Amino acid sequence: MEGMIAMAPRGTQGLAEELVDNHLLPSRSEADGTHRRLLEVALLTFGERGFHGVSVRELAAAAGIQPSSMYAHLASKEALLMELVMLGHEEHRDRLRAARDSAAGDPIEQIRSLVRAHVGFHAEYPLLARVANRELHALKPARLEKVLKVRGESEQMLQETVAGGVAAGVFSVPDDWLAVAVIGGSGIRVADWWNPELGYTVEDVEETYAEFAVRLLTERRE
Amino acid sequence: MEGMIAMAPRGTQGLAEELVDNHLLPSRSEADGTHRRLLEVALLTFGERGFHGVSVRELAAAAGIQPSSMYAHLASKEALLMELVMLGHEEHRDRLRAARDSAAGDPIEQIRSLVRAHVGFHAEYPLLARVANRELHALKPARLEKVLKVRGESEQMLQETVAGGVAAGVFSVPDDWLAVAVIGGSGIRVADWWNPELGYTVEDVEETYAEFAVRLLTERRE
DNA sequence: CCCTTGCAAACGAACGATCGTTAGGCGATG
DNA sequence: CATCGCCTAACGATCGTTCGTTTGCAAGGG
Repeated sequence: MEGMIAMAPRGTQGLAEELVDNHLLPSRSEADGTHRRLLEVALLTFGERGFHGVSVRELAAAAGIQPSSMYAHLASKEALLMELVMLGHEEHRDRLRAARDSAAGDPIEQIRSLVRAHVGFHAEYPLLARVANRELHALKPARLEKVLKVRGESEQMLQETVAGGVAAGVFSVPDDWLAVAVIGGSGIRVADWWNPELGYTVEDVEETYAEFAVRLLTERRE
Repeated sequence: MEGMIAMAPRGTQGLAEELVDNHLLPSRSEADGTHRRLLEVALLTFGERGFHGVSVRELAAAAGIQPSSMYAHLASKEALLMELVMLGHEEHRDRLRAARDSAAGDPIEQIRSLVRAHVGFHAEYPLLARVANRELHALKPARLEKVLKVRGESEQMLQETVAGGVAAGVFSVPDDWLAVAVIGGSGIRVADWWNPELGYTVEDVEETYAEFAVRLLTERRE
């Protein structure tokens, strides 16, 4: 923290080292410069202490600017949250979409592909996933509605794939919806423990979770 | 909300109807009167909008007293959170303990029992589980440490049971730790969607999740 | 080559509101 | 008459946001 050479205009202190190689945000985000820096700083702090646990002054300080300067880049603190939440939800949905479309036909390959994408997203962007999942309460109703629409599309893909597999006689479960809850829920939770130092690669986790999902959906033959 | 007759000393508005039959808190909590009411009100609001999203003025108003009167019952807002978090963690651990001990010997029955307890807790006390799981960032280090100790005991039970089943040749998984992550994580997530109006009984969900856990831990024979 | 003009991005100061908490008093209960 | 539960009032700090101003750079004309 001390002795750092400023890397941003007018100097920057704190957090900077975490942002150097930044893959905090998916590449779909076109934000750059100070705007991008604010997104990254918000992601790190909101992810740790929640939207209401971080002040505008702290965000600004971490980004190396004055609180008032934020408002040249953003309409409000809530708009900053919305940007992160939407970014996360859209990235997640698009990954699921691509995964599903790449494995049409065979339900087993399709669910494997979906689970890999689902888990992969939560392992690659754990902070984004956390903010997107648990800070929705801070969004105004109109914004929340837009987010939930995207979320619904993602849920629907899992639901349809499981239902399709059941209809095709490949899957057999006590309850479709609960199966999706387990598969979806366990993947979401990856964002809460994922850490490269645990020794797993993202691919390890994706593959193992996909295997578990298939086991869960298929009945034992004895 | 309107036309309500006050049921608490000096009148109470809002939230009260949710507290009437209250099974919000496990019976292990000995708090009563205003103290209990504050716990319940904190649970409802923290559960929805997070610790930092709720002010002491709002807590007091919902409990039907003045903000300053809270401090006759509680040392601080953070202490109120600590009480909830600890309550949740201890109840969860004790339920797991009882479940494990009631089914010693057979790994399959043991994991079934543990999963039922794990899921049951999150379905019966979803708000408590949510607060206990995601508001830890607001606790001071000393308090956090105490909580994590309890959490560790719970994790250990799942971990040991899975490892025991693997050692006995009953379970077979690509990775012990990831299996526990899936089983534990999916159960925790129940607290985020559980709602009696979905049409499932708690027992339904417990039983189905237990079945899924067994499927996940046992290999297909083909 | 200097100088002006324009503009985006940052600044310091301050707004009213709300934050968690404390002090001291008052009325009912036992 | 002491204790308990609640009250009113207020403390200093911090909240999200707005204001008017200053800074630094790039383009264009003399």
